[in-house]
Amino acid sequence: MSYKLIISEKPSAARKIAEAIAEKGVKTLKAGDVSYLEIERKGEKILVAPAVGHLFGLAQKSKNWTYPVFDTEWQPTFKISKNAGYAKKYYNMLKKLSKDADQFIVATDLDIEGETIAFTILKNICKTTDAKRMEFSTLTKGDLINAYDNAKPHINFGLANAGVTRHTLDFYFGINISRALTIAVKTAGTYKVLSAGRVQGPALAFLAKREKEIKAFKSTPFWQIEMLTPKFTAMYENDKILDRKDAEKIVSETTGKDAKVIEQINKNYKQKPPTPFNLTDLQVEAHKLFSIVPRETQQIAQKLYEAAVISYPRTSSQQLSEKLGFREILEKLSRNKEYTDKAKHLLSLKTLKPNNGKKTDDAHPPIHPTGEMPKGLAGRDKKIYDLIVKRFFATFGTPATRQSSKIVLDVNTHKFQTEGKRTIENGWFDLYEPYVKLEEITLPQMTDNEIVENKKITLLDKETKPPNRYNESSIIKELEKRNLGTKATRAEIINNLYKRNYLMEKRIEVTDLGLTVIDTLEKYCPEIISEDLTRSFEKHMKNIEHEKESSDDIINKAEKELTVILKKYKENEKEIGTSLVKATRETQNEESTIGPCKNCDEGTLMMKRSKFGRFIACDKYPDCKSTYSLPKNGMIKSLKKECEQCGFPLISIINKGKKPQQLCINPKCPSKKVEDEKAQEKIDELNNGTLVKNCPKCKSKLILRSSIYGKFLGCSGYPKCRYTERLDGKVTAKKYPVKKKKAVSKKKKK
DNA sequence: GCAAGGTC
Repeated sequence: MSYKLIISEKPSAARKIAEAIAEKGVKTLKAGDVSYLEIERKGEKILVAPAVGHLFGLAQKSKNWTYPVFDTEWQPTFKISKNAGYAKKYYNMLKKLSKDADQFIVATDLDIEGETIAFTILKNICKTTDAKRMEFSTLTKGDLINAYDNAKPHINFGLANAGVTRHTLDFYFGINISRALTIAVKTAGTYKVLSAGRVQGPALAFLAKREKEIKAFKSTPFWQIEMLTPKFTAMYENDKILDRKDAEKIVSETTGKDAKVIEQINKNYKQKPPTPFNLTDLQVEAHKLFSIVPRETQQIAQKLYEAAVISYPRTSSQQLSEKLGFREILEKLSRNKEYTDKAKHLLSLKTLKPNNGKKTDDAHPPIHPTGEMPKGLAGRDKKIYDLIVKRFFATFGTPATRQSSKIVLDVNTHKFQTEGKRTIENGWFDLYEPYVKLEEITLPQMTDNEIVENKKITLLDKETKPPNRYNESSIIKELEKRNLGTKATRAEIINNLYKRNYLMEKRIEVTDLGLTVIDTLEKYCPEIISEDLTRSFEKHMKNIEHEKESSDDIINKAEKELTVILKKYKENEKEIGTSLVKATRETQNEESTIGPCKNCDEGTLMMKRSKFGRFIACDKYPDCKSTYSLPKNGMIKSLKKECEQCGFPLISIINKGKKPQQLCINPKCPSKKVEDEKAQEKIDELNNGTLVKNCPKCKSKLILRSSIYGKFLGCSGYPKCRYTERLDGKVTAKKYPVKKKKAVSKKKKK
């Protein structure tokens, strides 16, 4: 039986395509445990089967881990990437379905990657190089039918060619330079994976630039003068007085002199509703409101999308289209008690016009709720969902009205002023609450020449501040602004820079290692840390797409350039390696420094590793033998602060998906006193011998022990027996879980 | 062991 095979980029798109062009029903069929769809149109049988993004990627043909390397071939992603196992099922499905297909129709996203995804599948799975091409820019019924009925006779070879070239160039630059860095360190005797690439490079470079600016910053003093009145605080008109004497003169001339109102200016202005969320906007907002990092926001959004409660999250669009059916979505949302009022309010409006932003996306609308009722959402998932729903509401709201006020005062010929801002009409604020974070400073209404009591004049010592540090969301915003990386990759790339120990802390600090990597690359391969590389790629890809340049020429040129660069690099490998190793050590040291040792007052406490796990020890060992135990799980960082109760260093322990815990490393710290009365009784009884408990595992006596989390009962047979028990009687989660067995092979009985 | 780009 013959059929046409439509290949889509992802499962969700496959379903929309099938539903749009089916004339009867959509039949869901399985291949392994993934689905494809069977439909009919104009009497013909059509199968719609999805890929999951790229099913093929570039890999090195030969096996040696050296540089330079330019011999590449396309291989299935499940073979080259550890985490791409899921892709195999889709690969197998397409392989199976392509055997009997008598026509292939490409329906991947209409962009360079979509064309490349299709091209590599056609070539390596379907054993053909051409197919029909459906061209659509939204996944709406009308667009999809039109795209199917008027499918182009060929795929866009220019675009596919550009895509293949982009992959090749990124591989050439990224893999070679990453290896050059890693191998230099290895030659110098240390094992540490380093990396750089077209996006990592510039991202790290401008973080490093900021770091250097901050380090080199010298603050200068300046002065401000504040006047306290019964109703408000006003500031001297010049908010940066550079000479202290000038400031003191003004202070003496104004102290005790009442103020006179010269004028009050009240201005009303409209504040437009926010634009619909694209991924970056959602990430920035979630970070601002909930301190959730962009990568986690992305993961949560993906989860919500898979639960069908929000639309596709990897979008750059800020433009909601009426085609989505706003009223239907609002109707559905109104059935959720939490949203009834807001949704009904919007439904009562005659027209629904979103405040669309400028950014567009060819394939996907902004992130919005589908209206489907979420089940059992909690914690951060619920927060993100709520934010998305309310943002959707807010974009349809009416502008809010705010008022800014300024009062100018005269104090013995010196001018002072105070400013306020308040909301006059809530408008969309009501739809977005509680996420509207605006200052509300209401000033009283004054009349001209009114006398105001000057209660106090204060001279304020200030100093200029270094430039702000980036955080994980502002850096992503910056990358977006500079068109580096894509909405789907930026968060992961920043995460990568942390993993390499180039970056640390939430308010991003570039480590010694990060700075040295940038210095090295600046000297030997400035291309990789410059944004110009991306710009030049973009230009060449456009030319290749329109056949103004040849892909081979561009690739050969890159190979030649890199050969020269890497040769020079290799000649200096040893020296480079030495400086990188030095920086690696310094960074490691910095990251494992906990704080000053309170026992010997000379040493520094460092985090160390033994075969039993992590612990803290003084670096003056063996003169000072103080050690402190650390829990097995969680990421540990020094807070660079002292405990207010005992003066020992504080650390933070971050367990995945939980709030960071701040703890004092001193197990005897009074902050660890037992709150629970019964537990305290138990402790007293154990201490005076009236209570004796034995280990249920090995029958040895249980004794009172202290850990960073406080007191607990532990087996006296430790370390042979590792049994522990909480004092408050609650059951402890198993500390040493049995390793999960790998999923048993999937031979299902049918 | 390395990139950047898709997507679960």
